[in-house]
Amino acid sequence: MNRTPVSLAARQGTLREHNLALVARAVFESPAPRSRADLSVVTGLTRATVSVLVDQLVDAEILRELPPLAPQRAGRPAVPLTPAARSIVGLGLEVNVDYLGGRVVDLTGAVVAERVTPGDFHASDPADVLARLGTLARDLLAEVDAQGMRVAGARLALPGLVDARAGRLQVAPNLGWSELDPVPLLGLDPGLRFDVANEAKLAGLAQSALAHGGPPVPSDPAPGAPPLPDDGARPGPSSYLYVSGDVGIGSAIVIDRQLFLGRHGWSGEIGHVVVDPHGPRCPCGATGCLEQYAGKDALLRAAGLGVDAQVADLVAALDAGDARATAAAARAGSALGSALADFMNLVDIDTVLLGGIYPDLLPYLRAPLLTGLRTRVLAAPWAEFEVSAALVGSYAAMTGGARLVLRDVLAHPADWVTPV
Amino acid sequence: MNRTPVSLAARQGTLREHNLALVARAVFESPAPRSRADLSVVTGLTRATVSVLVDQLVDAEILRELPPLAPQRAGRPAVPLTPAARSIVGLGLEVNVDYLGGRVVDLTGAVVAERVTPGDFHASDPADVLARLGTLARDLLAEVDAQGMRVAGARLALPGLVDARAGRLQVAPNLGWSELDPVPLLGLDPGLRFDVANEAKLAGLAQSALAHGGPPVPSDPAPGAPPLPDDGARPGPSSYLYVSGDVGIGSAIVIDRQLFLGRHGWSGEIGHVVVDPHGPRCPCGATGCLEQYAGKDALLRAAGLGVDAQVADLVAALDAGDARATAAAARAGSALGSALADFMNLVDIDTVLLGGIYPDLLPYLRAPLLTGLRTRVLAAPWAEFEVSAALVGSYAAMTGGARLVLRDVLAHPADWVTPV
DNA sequence: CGCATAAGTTCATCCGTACAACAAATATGC
DNA sequence: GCATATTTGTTGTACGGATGAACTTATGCG
Repeated sequence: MNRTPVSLAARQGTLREHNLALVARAVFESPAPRSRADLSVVTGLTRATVSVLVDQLVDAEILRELPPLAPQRAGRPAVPLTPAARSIVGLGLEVNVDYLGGRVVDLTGAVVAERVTPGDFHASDPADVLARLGTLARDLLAEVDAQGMRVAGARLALPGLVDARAGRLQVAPNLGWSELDPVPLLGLDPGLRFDVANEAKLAGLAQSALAHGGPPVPSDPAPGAPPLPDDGARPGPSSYLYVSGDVGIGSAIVIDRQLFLGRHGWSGEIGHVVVDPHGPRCPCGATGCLEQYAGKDALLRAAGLGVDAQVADLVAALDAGDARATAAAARAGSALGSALADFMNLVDIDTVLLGGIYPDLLPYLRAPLLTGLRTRVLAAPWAEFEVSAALVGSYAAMTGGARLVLRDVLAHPADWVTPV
Repeated sequence: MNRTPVSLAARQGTLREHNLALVARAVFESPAPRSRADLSVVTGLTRATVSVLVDQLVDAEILRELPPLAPQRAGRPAVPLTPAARSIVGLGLEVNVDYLGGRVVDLTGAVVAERVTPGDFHASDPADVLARLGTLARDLLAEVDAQGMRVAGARLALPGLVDARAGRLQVAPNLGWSELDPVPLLGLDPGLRFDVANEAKLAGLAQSALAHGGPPVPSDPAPGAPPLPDDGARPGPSSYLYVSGDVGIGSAIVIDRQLFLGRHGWSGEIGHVVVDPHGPRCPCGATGCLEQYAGKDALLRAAGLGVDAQVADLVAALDAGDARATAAAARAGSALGSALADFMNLVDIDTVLLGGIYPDLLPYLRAPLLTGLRTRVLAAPWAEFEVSAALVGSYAAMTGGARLVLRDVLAHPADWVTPV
């Protein structure tokens, strides 16, 4: 999922690439704009060197100079530098059970273009659906191209087991797809850098900011809205587990703002962790998987609601104090607690962000969930775990995919700087 | 656990450090000695640069030149380069329930000094025990110092929950220790770089070679034995889970030969993963933990043997076809399968190496274990998992600790090269 | 208006690698 | 036995990139 260097040998150019990335990251990380002199202090490079590097980054439209603001103290006023808006952008595409769409995000984290089509893609034809998504993507690309933006690459999010290295989908049960090489079916320009990843993993990454320590993602940015002002808001945690709850339950392990994919990209399949081997049978072939307690369908059924019911109906029943609904939520919460405890024991992560259907249900899940963690996590007396609702809004996987593309740009700005 | 760089800025010296490490690693990785010309091809550096770097590494006694061997083809004969034996060494110390001791390992991976004292440290006094270990360590250090070797640092392995960053032991149930800052109690020279880690994690690392791709560890090297000849043996897997089974069950997650510690160093606590919530109560406070099925005491008890019995007795009973023993092993195997399946679903690892008491029991555990994996791992149809016995011999944690020290040397050889 | 102050730029220097030519040590062909 | 081909390792020059000090630019303050 990352660019591979041509050689491991470090030559002079490697220095420049490294420091270019260092300076760029320093600007992106900072909540407030920084001057060249600031950057010199922060990075440890001399002002002279920083000047050269910044000029190149401004040339490449990765950074932009702002008009100097009214100086407060003596001395030549500083030129503030910020990430450039609407210059280099990333494309995030997604096919999910009830919609498909794409988002274009720029280096400030703003959504500059978006197209989403609702639909029912349960047991759909991959070639057909991906061709539709391809058309939608071409429209998006034409739109941003007309505005002079350059597209750095694209990510496709799919709700299934994706081999991230090979770019193949192994199986997406809810779509009814399997053994698929999805990118060619989009019919896009093969020159565009394209990667495929699991939906939950990209959504989990949307939770994290673009750069390490950077500004947090707006909860649900309206397309075309101006980039939100930098208010120096607290950045989210840098290491966490993002859990995406729907019919299935997936998750993303994020450590130091880096996605932990595992050998193939199949990490985080928390939906099939053992909760009770004597529990109900799961379509995966095993019994008592977490999904059978805390998955959307399982929850609604246990609450005595039809499968056609929405999560809102469940919330209403819970608010009304319905006994079956309350029992179902308690069962789900305690199952989640058990599965998350396994996770914490194995991976030593103390922050869990719940996304998908869970934020609305969290008030009813929290108590049994925390009880499960306290009794099962070995390090519980010393760890301070936090379980909270994820901040990401809808279509998080698209945002996360686009952001991942831009993160590559930020990690290798030299690719965008004119070699002269 | 790693050296922190003074600044993130890359300057000229950073290049040299990087390439120095690159060249050193290339030599250590190779099963056969390499010449400067070889290294130039492998690393992508020019022969001129490689020459300069190699000279510095030979000066620092990290590499050594061998006498040129009988040339096979035309041209000036190459000078073979290998890791230097008995020059820079690492110290690994360990306190466990029934022994304490230390090992000194050199850059070739050979054990150059060792002292182990058996004992019963169940419910022991930490100050007392650690003072004894400190004396033992001083003897070892004096011994290798007399032979002109330089000690790069030390690691202390403890069978408990260790906060690797803070160097603190939270709790070691089987020793009866808790809330402890163990390093000062050793009473060693504070100038010696010292870190503390969990026993299973260091033992898991002993499984891996010193450098990525390097020669595998000898099964149980005799102290003082000459370094084994490089036979080009297949290096072990680079990503795996090492499971250390005893009364408790711990594990080490190794990814690309790097130990994955988690936020505090508390990853891999597989012994307390849920196997069956209705199962027996565990001292940890929860119910149905893996340890209650596959831990040593639980296994022996289920097999109808006394707790004083040895694993050898269980193996004998199994070989004799004893019904209770067979049932206990089947139960343990299937519990291990369930817990390891959770692990694979969460972390996407496909190789498991079983250490501690498991290698002897493996023939009886394997079938139910693999059945558990096949039914519970979501990616089972596409992953080829391997479950095998760990190769490491006794006192693996000491070896692993010493090796970890040397790995730091190899990662930062510039620290050992004369700055002129 | 002159001085203090801070930001940004210019230029000589240093350091480490690249490139090319050369020296060293061996095999082979006649 | 000697010239030639071949490969290893070394030497010297060129080049790219960071450094540090001096310099220029733009402001506040007395």
